[in-house]
Amino acid sequence: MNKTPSPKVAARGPVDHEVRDQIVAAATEHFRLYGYEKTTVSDLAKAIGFSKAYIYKFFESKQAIGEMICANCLQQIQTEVNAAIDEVDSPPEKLRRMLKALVEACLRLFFQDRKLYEIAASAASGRWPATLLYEGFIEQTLREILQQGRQSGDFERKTPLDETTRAIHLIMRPYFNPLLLQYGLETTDEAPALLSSLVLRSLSP
Amino acid sequence: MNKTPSPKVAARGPVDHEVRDQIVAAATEHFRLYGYEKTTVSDLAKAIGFSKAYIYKFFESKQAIGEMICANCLQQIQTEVNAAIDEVDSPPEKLRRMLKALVEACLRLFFQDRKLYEIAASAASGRWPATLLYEGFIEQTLREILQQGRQSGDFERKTPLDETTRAIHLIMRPYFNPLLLQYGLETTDEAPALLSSLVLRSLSP
DNA sequence: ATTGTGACCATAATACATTTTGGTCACTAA
DNA sequence: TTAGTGACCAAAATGTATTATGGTCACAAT
Repeated sequence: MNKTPSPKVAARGPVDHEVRDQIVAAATEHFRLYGYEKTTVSDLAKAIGFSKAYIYKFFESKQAIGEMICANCLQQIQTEVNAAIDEVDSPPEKLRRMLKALVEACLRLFFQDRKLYEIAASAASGRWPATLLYEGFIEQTLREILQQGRQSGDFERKTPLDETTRAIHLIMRPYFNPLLLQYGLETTDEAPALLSSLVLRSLSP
Repeated sequence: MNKTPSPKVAARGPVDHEVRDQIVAAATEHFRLYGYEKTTVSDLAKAIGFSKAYIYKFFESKQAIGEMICANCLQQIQTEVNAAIDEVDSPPEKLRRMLKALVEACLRLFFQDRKLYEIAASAASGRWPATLLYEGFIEQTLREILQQGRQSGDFERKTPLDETTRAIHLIMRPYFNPLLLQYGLETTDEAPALLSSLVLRSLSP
């Protein structure tokens, strides 16, 4: 387990500093309201009452700020997914919940925070670190559910765990990857149930 | 079965006319070499030695020409898929071949005829009729294989056919839809085998 | 050291005038 | 009727001059 929840990359200067938090807060608000591109670094500087140059003591680029905000978004999704699968015990049900929660969280981001969604999409497109973390989380969560299901006897044990994990990951991809999600909005209502059922059938012992 | 293979929509003037074919031929060549956007209707007119206005006696818009060329591309993919599944008899193997052929055909379009691929992508994005036809073909082909497998006893029969068809269709979508394919190029080598296997496990009686 | 800045630069975004392009139509020729 | 076109128009694309923006740095104050 990490002690620091999210800095990870693209930080600069004092890691724990009031001004850093102010920047993140201002950026979150501005990005949400006006979008990543329409927000200038000077806007953020003005918002917190410092000069633009000072911001670069904390972040090495505008994109680094974007990555931080994006990481928070994706972190939020991860939290929701964790909450959803913790509600139940049976691995099959966990799987169902996982996909359902994932789709719902992404859709909410898309419809209620379009501007932040766009950041997440370009993060996925540019393979920003936050995206890789997020994908890693999905794969890991999936693997744990599968492993648990194998132990409990709910899932078959012949297929290599990595193979199953990877395959289901691929199936879920269009629904948790912001870049892909926008092209499949018509299918998001039927997909979770349909795909969960198919996947669970493939996992039956 | 249709007697006319592809006109379907967006035609105008004499359906069976030498000049129409010339236009299609010139458009195919130009779109392939220079792309849809870089090709002007005047270019096509010059290529066939008529005036621009005359082209509009046969097609109601430039997009209609694009749709025709795109329909031919997608038709080509369909032909390849049909050939691939006709090579074998067992429904499970047909399913494997179908996904494999689909991915290969789309990738070839992407890497060897990028300009035409771009047309197919905007066709998918704009929901051009050719795309709907193409998706219909996939769904129908899939359904036939499933039905056949149910009759032969290779596939389970409890799940409603429509549900299974729809679910597998959703799983294949990122690999036959040009719009999605471009975002998953890193996965196209492992996906067909991985997904086929998972799907087949889900179909086991 | 840490906190903080104005002046500065190369490149990206913008705004605007100009040209191309998709598309139509009245008209001619056979 | 069928085959075919030049002249024309609104809208989109393009080139260009100008401004705005991301990012750095030397330096000042505490």
